[in-house]
Amino acid sequence: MKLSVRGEYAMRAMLVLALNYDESVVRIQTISEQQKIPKRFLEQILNDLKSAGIVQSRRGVAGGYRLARRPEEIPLAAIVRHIEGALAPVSCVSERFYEKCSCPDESRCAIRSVMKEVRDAVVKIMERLTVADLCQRARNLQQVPLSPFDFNI
Amino acid sequence: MKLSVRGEYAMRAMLVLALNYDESVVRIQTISEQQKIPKRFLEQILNDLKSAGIVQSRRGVAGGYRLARRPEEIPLAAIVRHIEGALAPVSCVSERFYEKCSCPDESRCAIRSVMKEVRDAVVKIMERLTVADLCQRARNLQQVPLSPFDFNI
DNA sequence: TTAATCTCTACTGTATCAATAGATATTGAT
DNA sequence: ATCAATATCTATTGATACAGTAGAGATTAA
Repeated sequence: MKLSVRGEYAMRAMLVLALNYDESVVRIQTISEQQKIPKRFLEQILNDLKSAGIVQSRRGVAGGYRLARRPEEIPLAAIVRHIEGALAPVSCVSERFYEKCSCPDESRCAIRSVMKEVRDAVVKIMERLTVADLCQRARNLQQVPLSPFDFNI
Repeated sequence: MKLSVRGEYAMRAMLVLALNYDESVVRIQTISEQQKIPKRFLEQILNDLKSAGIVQSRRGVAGGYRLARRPEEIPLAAIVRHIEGALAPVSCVSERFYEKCSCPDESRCAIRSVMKEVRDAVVKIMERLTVADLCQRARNLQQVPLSPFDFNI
């Protein structure tokens, strides 16, 4: 039930771009350093997000990346779906990436009905939350002082 | 965000065992045929579930597998956790399989806070539902006639 | 004793993932 | 026109996990 590292990096990069949404573009190098993501790997990911129309780029000496839309218009689901594929735990309950499974009778499969619940729960969260929410949370968390009593995870 | 085939097979096998909970044991062969799961692969999975104390086995000529506890005492979470590991999408939000992630400041990571929501949603479902619920659903779905108008997934 | 079953360990091929690499195109500044 | 800084594209690699296969052995009931 894991998100790939690639998907996680994509979200981290999107957060950086969103936090700098006012500025023209952000260099890969900057994101790479801030987020400790291997630069060449990040290149691929951003390029991928570009082909999805989620980010834009400018080449050349003052080049870099920026969001293609406003942060509040980019649901987290869109990012993950483009990088990873289905949000659903099994593809037989995925709406966009449906694949038939090997069970004897899909329409009467009890496991499927449970997996559908899981899918709905995940999709509900990831479609509701946008990159703007990510920014908001990042800013709120920045406010919280790091107390020695604060072991809460 | 996928469940492995192994994890899916485990649940399918557990469902069969639960539907035959009254009988003494069920043979691997039977499960394998009913659920179209490769037999030797299923062996490994059931053996794995045995070492987790989720099922019991009897060897020899009248041998087979049975649930180690009553179906209502086995949450789906236990099955998946033993076969797959964490239910959480990233291990830095997992309680049982925690691992540090590469982000600059875990305690103030916005992505983490979102992933935690996803984790909680998934865990809530998988811990609430048991193998008995799976049985119940399987029986209910069996009742539903397969109408040609019933394309609903 | 035999046949049917589970048990244990090892192996294998494939695919995916994470990352690296090199060559190229574009841009702004000088 | 040139140069340096950047993104772009394509290919490759190494590691790992996944799904499945295989063989030899232990246990049990008849």
